[in-house]
Order: sequence, then C-alpha cells, then structure tokens
Amino acid sequence: MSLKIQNSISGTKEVFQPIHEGRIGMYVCGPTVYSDVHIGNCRTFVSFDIIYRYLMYLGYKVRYVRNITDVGHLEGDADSNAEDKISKKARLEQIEPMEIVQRYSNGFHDIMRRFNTLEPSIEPRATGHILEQIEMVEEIIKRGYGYEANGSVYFDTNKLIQEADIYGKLSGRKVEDLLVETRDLKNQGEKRHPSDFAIWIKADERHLLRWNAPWSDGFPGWHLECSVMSTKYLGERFDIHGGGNDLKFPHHENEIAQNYGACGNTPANYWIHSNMLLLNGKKMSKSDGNNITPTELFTGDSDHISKAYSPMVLRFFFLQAHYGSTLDLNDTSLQAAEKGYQRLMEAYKTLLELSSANPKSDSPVAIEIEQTIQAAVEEMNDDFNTPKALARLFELIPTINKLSDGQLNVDDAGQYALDLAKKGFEDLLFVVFGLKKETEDHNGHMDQLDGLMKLVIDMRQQARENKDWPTSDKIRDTLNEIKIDLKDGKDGTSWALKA
RNA sequence: GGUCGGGUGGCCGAGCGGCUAGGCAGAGGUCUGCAAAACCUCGUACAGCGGUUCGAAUCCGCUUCCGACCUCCA
Repeated sequence: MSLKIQNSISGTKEVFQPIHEGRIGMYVCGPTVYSDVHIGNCRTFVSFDIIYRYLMYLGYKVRYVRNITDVGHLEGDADSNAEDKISKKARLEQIEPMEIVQRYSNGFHDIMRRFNTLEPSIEPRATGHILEQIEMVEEIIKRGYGYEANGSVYFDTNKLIQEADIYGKLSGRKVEDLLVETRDLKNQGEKRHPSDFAIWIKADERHLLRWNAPWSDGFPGWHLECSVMSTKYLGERFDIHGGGNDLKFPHHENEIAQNYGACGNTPANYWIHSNMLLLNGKKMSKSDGNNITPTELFTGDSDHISKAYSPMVLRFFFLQAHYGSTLDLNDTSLQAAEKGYQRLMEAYKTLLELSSANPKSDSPVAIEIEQTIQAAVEEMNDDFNTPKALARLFELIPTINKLSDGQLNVDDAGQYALDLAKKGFEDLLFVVFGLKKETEDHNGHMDQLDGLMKLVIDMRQQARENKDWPTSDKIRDTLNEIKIDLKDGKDGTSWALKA
C-alpha cells in the first residue's frame, strides 16, 4: 500500500505522489518568537516531526523547511494601527527586538530538543529575507495583484477572485462573503476591498523593526515571509505545506494568493493541517490565558495537573491521537499515557533480553510478529495514523511477556522472530515515533547507580534469607521514599526510578 | 449570525456500511514473608429520533449538545 495523505485543499485523502522521484520538499509554518511556546505549538511541531521522520523512513530524501517568524506578525486587527508583536514586546521591555527574538528562539529550540524533534533542514527567519520579500512585493505589484496606498502595499484579492478560482478554497470560504466583509476595522480606507491584506506596512513612529523599501520605511506583512521562504528554498511548486489548523485562514489562504500573484501558481500539492490541542475542552491559546507551558508540564507546576510529566510521556500522549483530531489535555489522560508509555518501553526492554539458539523463521510467533509489525507500518501509510500503529505494537506486548516468562517457548519462536520484533519496535518507537529511553538522560551516572543498587539489593536479599523482615522492609521503604521502586520477581529483585 | 468539524464503553482515543482497535481505570487470577510491581484473563460502547439497506457507530434527514474558523494564535 502506498502513502495516503489527507489533503486539506481537496478535502480528501489522496495517494501521495512527489514532484521529483524520491525527494520531498516540505514547508511547515513555525512559531512567532515573541513569547514562550505553549504546549499546543509543541503538539503541532511534534506531529510534523513524526511526518518528517516517517517520510525519511520510507526512503525519501526530505528537505524540511520550518521558519521562524520574527517580524510582521501584528497584534490586534491586521492592517490597522496594530503593532508588530515582537516590536511591541521589545518596546515594553526596553530591549532590542532581536533580543526578544533570540531569547524566545532559544527557548523554542530547547523545548523542541526535549521533545526529541529533529531539526528542520533549513530554519529561515523572516528578518533574514527582507530583500526577497521586497522583491516579491514588487513582483506582485508588477503583475497587477498589488497596489500601494499611503506607503503600504495591499494584495488585491478581488483581482485574484476575478481571474482564478483559488482564493477561499483551502479554508472553504465563499468569496462573496469575503468581499463584503462588514467588520469595522480601522484603515479600511486604504484598502480597495475588505478582504485585501497588507503585504508591506508603513511603520509608524513606535515601530522598532523597519526597513527601507520603495514604498516606505516599513516592514513586511505577516503572510509574505512564508511565500518568500518556501519559494526560495523549495521552489515555486513543492510537495507538502503544513501548519496548524488555525492558520488555514487567513494565513495560508493569503500565502496561496501571494504565490499566485508573484509566480502564477499555487505553491504546494498537499496541505496538511494538524488539529488543536485543547485544555479543559477549549482551544489553548497564548492570548487568552487558557494554556499550560511545556515547562510547567515538565515540572508539574500548574493547577491543571497533579504531577510532573516528562517530555516523552507528552510525546506518547500526542501519538495516541491522530494529528488531524483535536486532543484534550487533562491530568487523567496524562496519567494514563504515562502508564501506557512505561509499559511499552518496559516490553521493549524485555524484548532486548530475549534470545534463542534456534534460527528458524516460520514459527507461528514469527508469523504473528511479522504481520503485526507490517500492519503497524501500513497504519502509518494511512495518513500517518499513529494511534493505530501504536495499537499494533501494544498487541505484541502479551506475546513478548509470554516469551519472557516461559508461557511461550523462546526456542519454538526462534531468533528470527525476536529479531523481527526488535527491528520493528526500534524502527517504530525510535526512528518514526521519535521516542527515546529517558533513563539515558541521567548524565551518565546510570552505571554507578546501577552498581550501587546491585549492592543494596544484594544486602536486602541476605536480610530476607535470614527472615530479617524489619531490615528488608526498611531498605525497600526508604528507597521508595527517594523514588526508587524495588520489584521482587521470580528471578530476583530489580529496580526502577519512579516517574 | 455564517462556514466547517465533532458527540464512541467509567475516562482518553481509533474505526467511518458486515470482521465489533489500543491505552488507562476496574474485576478475577499467578507470583510474593507481607506488600508493591510485573504478568495472564475479562469489556459488544457508539447523543436522541426517524429513514435507506439483507445488514449502520459508520450513509441520509431532523433534533440536541460541544468545539474550531470567520479577528492575532500551532
């Protein structure tokens, strides 16, 4: 089965066909760096990280471009007297806009690293492409899709609507509605139609971020950067354009308009939109306070949650829902995800310890494993269905445990079956899902800790053999207090750090 | 108000015409000095009402509730 993708522009699931055999160009709208990322942003970027990883897993050579918006994103009503978000923050804090940009870019990257997302191939910034943006504005004007008014330049949506059946398609909007928009906005006088939008904005005195352009001392409109940077690094036509659902309108709609205005064609063949992360059943948003930051989740420092959750638990939590569905974040679901994640990783560990001298490859267990792993990959082919792929892996856990505790004979299963399972788990868990073993994060002290624990367990075992229960229980209880679990099993005692 | 998307077992969440995921919680069991953990086994639910069909959670209509977009947001 071939890869199918839900294409927002057609509203249907389509078989994926790259423009150039074996290669894929993918552009994803990145963050505006005027404040800390919130966890909703993270879900989107994790979703696209998994898509990126899976495309590479399939063997494609992927150029993944994800921008950083550091100018042009306005606060409040667009096209009015609104202020650039970064410029405003800098003015309020009395520091350079680029200090704001640096601070929050760093923060964003730190969080992305903790979520174990791969870096994009190119991470271009809007301010690094002012010249190209000015050039695109000129091109849009030259081709008749833009006009100047008082030093600002607007995109003529009406002209586009008259000439091509493009505008409004992605977001399912009716052009008549767009054209007669009656909202009471300022500066509407400069625009010919309510639906027109600024591609170059004349800066007023307050603005700190400004560049000299033919029309005014100003700055580029928010949507322009993505048109410019996707075109520059991926070409006028590329394969995949992604972003959050809330960017469909007006951002992506306007982006398409600009590309058409400047290049005469729409930019991407497949548009992928990830859905919102909800908190308390409502969309999370930086601007209305209904949010929780990744850091708060990692530390547990929030009224919304009862304890801390690690980045990988969050990642697993995201994987349990399809990227195209809304997902409600709450404490009970996170606890459930944590347990599930641990059980999955525990099964993988168990799997690693299994081996057999029998190389045979046609055992029932081998067949079961092969089919299940294959099914999991097929689920990924169906529009990156991570919850289903994950479900397939969970179905193998009882088999792994039975092989481990002897309910199933390892040699009957054979080494081939074990190798299949190991390869399958590793490919899916680490390569595609981007999960990782978190215990490895403990600064390389694990060996020492492990040695120490072996000693402690050994001493407790002696106490137990002497039926010295007070001593044995004291060791167990004290370790428990410092969040180390002792697990008495059939073949001795093992230990684990508690989450 | 307009447009779009949803309401699935105690909770989260897949599926989207027949084969009735998965996780968590819960119940029973194995193991254990006790306990915990772990492991094994167990769940026929699809908002309501009509309709189409041999057959509907899945298609159609109505009702109702929720959310998103329409204004800055991933």
